[in-house]
Amino acid sequence: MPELPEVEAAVRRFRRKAVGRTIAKVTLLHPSLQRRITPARLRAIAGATIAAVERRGKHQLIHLDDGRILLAHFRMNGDWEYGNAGDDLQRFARATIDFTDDSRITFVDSRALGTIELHAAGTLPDLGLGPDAASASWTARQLGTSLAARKGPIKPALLDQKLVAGLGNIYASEALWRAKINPRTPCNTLTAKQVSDLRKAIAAVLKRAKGTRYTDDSTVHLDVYDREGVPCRRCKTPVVRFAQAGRSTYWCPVCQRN
DNA sequence: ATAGGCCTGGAC
DNA sequence: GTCCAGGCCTAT
Repeated sequence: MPELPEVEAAVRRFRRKAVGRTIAKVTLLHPSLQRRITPARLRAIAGATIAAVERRGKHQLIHLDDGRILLAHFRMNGDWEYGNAGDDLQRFARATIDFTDDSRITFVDSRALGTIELHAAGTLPDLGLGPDAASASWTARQLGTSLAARKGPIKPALLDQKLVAGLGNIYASEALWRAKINPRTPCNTLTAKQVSDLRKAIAAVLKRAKGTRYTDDSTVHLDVYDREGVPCRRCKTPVVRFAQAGRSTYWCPVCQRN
């Protein structure tokens, strides 16, 4: 998905539907998920109650009342769908969580790259995340310090969850466009003004996307992402696409010229 | 830094 | 068929 705003929206819905409910059964429908949790541990989830749900970067932590944690990550395509235990499985259903009140949450994920893991109480591994992109306490100054230690281009750096957690390929391009920064700029050559503009642009882009669901995709307003050849919204120059670290970058070669 | 792998679907 | 895809890990 699913970048920070979409994961945040998913977490909120999941929280509303699941907290306080008791799990009757979790079913893993796809081999890629079955490989991650043994059948015995999976069966042992029955009877646990969902205590809390939180987002860290793009990870979702589903806390059970006994301290165990279901750790979910949507990767490219995942989302939660809601229904009842008797429903027909949706296309691309990869896992179901059935509750004792017969409600059901289904993990749908067409590419099956998403993950769900179960961690025993107190055993959650380090997720390797830097400051959360949506955190108000994450400052331009902190961002500047991190960037000063890097020599590579800024755009791939924004995808590094250790630099800042939650940005993905879409909003990285969007934020750079908004801040008028060339995606090829070496991190350690950005000026203090550019770093400040970038921090503000990230906040603005995430705020605009707030509440977005992955499946509502077409309704999201984007300025450059997936707009190759389309006139830049600021200067009318056609948007250009090129690859950085194997991922598409979109930018305006005129107003992001530096 | 970059390529390949994980998976599968959709656009061409 | 071929290419591309909002993520991330591992190997080179």
